[in-house]
Amino acid sequence: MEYAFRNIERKWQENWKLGNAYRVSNQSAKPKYYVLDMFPYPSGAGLHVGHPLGYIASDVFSRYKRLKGFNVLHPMGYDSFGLPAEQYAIEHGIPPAVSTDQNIATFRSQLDKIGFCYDWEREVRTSDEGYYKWTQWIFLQLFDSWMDRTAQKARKLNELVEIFEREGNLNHPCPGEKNLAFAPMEWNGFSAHRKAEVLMHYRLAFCGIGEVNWCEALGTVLANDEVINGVSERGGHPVVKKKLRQWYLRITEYAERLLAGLQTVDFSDSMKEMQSNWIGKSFGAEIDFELVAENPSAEGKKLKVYTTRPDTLFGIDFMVIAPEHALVEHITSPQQSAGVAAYLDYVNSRSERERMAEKKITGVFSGAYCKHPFEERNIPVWISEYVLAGYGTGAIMAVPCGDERDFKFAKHFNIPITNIIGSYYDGTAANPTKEATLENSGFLNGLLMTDAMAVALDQLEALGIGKRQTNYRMRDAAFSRQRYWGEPFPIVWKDDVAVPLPESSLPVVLPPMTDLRPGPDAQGPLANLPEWAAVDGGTREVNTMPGYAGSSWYFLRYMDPKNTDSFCSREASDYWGQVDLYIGGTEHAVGHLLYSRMWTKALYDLGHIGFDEPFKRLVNQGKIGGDSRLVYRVRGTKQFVSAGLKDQYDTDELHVDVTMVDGLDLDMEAFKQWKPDFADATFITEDGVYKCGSRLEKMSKRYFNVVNPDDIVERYGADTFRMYEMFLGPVEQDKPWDTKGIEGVHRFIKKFWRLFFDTEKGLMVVDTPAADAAWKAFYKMVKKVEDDTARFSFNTAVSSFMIGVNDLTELHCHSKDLLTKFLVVLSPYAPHIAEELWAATGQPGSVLDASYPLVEEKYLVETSREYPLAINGKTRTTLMIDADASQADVEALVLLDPVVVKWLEGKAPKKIIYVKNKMINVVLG
RNA sequence: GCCUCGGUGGUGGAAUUGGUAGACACGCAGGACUUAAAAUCCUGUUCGCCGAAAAAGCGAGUGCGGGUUCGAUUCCCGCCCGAGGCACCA
Repeated sequence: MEYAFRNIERKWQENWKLGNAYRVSNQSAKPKYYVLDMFPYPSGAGLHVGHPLGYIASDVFSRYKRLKGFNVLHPMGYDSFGLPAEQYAIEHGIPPAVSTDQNIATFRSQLDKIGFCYDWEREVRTSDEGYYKWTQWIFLQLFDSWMDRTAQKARKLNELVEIFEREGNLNHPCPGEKNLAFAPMEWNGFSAHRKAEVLMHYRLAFCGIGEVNWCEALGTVLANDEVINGVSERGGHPVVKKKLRQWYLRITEYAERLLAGLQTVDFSDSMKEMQSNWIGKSFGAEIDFELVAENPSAEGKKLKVYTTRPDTLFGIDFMVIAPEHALVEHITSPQQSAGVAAYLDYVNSRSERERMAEKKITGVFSGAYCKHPFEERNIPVWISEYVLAGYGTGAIMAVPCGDERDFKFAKHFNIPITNIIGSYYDGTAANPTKEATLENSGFLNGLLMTDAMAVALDQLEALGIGKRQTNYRMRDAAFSRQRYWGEPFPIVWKDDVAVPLPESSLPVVLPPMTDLRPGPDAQGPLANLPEWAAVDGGTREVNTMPGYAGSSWYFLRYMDPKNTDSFCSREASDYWGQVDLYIGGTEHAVGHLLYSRMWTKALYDLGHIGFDEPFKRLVNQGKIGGDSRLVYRVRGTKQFVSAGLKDQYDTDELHVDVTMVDGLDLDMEAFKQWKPDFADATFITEDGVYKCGSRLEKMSKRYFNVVNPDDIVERYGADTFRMYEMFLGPVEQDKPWDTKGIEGVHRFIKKFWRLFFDTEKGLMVVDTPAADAAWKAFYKMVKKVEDDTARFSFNTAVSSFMIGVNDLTELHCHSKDLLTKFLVVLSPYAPHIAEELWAATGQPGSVLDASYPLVEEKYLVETSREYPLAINGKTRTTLMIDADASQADVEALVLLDPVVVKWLEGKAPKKIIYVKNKMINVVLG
């Protein structure tokens, strides 16, 4: 019987579906295990062979865990809100809801062909009303909460109001408005409007006017992580700063816990590093400097700077404040006012992009000075764009001998440089060392910089002119988009106050629209529906939520996807708990992962779930690159020259569709028919063959190197495809796709099939027990496969399968007992063939419900083994040694070995090293 | 510039990090079966030397240069190259 994979795979996919083979219950006596894939955005392009890599790995692992006796949750869904669908609607007039449904249908059929064990009854789509109702609900929880910094825990807003009434905000400084301070009396005297305004500065989801990244081309605001070098990540359009009313998540209040939480999860070092860099915690001091300015309005004001190097206090040569700094207008001297005004104009004229692209040294002297706290000297205060208004205090103390930027600034403006680090500073560049012994540094003289840090801080604090301060680089996350295809906010504006809608009016349904032009004043399309926006006594918020809203909590919805009373019942989230294994790409390192970690912490604080880190373990699958094929056109002609001869001509390089190339050989006829331009192409060949060039690059339509999994599955079957993707290399590593290599895995599967079936004789499986040698080969394989699967080394597991099948074929093993056990071990990787042969050999039920065979160690014990015998560390021969041999036994044997005798040349060895189960080394004198 | 991870045959990769470097595959070469093809099977395949060939042997070899060790792809020091991330964060 032939291995008819197409029929087999279709048959079992249907059977599994009909039998609900992958349905998972929230009630089970088995231990739970939650395996999650990062759900896809259903783009119009469909899947290419790179996408399923992580899905296959998680599928193999889920199936393995199931066989090991776990109740495994392994769901899938779609992150179906987002910009591309909206862009597509604008270009093609097809509503996002429609194109999204079509795309999902395509994705689903592609996924189905690969034979994943998803419980589709738990599917979620972020754009479904039943789903985004709860996204809106969670938003309301965040809106109605504040961070109690003392307890490091989010609390309900009404508790804050009680505190204000009792004690003002003395013990809970305002995160949104640093200098806001009020007593209980004052609070009680506030108008309702003022109270709302104050509370907004505390809310975890809040609205404010902010400078945002505005992208004219996309008509929307982008998050910091969506802007790369001043242009949009999507499309590369210019981005400028614009003041807009925006929603934000106060993620900065979670900075410390997001950082600390990294200690408790199993993410890769680089992933943890990316996140902690993003959070950007630094220790230092805020120091107040007395101002010396002519202007009366500077009277009594101080300049507060942030520094991480208080030890360099005596090296200050100038101060720099950001152009946006509030003090600018108060300290600019009359003589300098014209220059300062011109400089501010210049700064405003520069877009974010220009500022990032060309880092020119610019600045202007304000005319004002600061007093040095410990020395009789005045320090000039400069204004420059290299100091950022949004970080620290927006002002710095410049120490040019130790800081490169300060050094360049000093050199550029001819400001004299004080050296406090002796020979560490050579006058040509700053030296940021912490190892120097301080000089010219008053009371810090003679101290090592690392020690001076604390001494300086103590002194500053004692004098009341400075204090220790921790800063974070992370900013609050912009949470609104001027777009249509996202969750509407459950907010109504009444008299300029944001009023949350009651839970009973959720979901706020996104109204159907076909014309998705932006609304007036940089508002989204929803602003074009005044009748929708108008509600009793107010207007709806017309922004929508960003793409990461729905993806921040989807892993919770899978636990209880049909619940209409709650986003997820507490029983369900208590049962499933954290995601045990999360598989996805590294591109979400700082976006999605940080947001979902924050949402999880907030839901935990508010008592809705029982854990505060969503993902226990994260594995990042690598990207599969495309293997492009190139042809070379002789410039200005229709002549194409083969790769080996191209250097003899002046050529242009063009990508050709990889499907027209076999290895490197171009199908010239297909090429001529490919595009009208090439119909009359001629070829300069190498012996009649046109050889293409090749290049590894991103798999993309534009390079014609996209390989569709459907085609591979059609040609080789899903089992071959799954195993080949695993065989390609370590999951976490980037690697190129090579369609030719799949033959090897396909041959292996066919060879496996032949252990069961012979083309002529039919079923070969026999009841005779397997020979010990077969059991030995088998259990050796099982042990390796299980080890490898457990540690995500799927590629080596596949090669162990190959070795196993090669061994059993050689041993002519057709024993039913052994082979049916083999099916169980193989089934996570190749479920279809395993199920088919399970049934063919008359096994009851499904191989999915079998249990993983236990390795019988007795077959693996060895009474003796072959040791490599090295002479001076270089392997020369091998030697059989009994397991119970002593050092003396081994030495005696070694000295008899002819190879050793030859090398010894009659002399005695210096030493004989015998490491049990490893090797033997003879050291010559 | 800083941080993280890498660099092994013609190719993908293995050696579960101090113990036989190149498992398992792809490709290639040769052969068997076949009228032929497909499929399948067998042999060889890191480089160099010695040899008609085979066997055996010798030397070199995991980006480069040093070091530690009986023994290094693995550990240490100094470079080079590649991928990804961050980038005026004081």
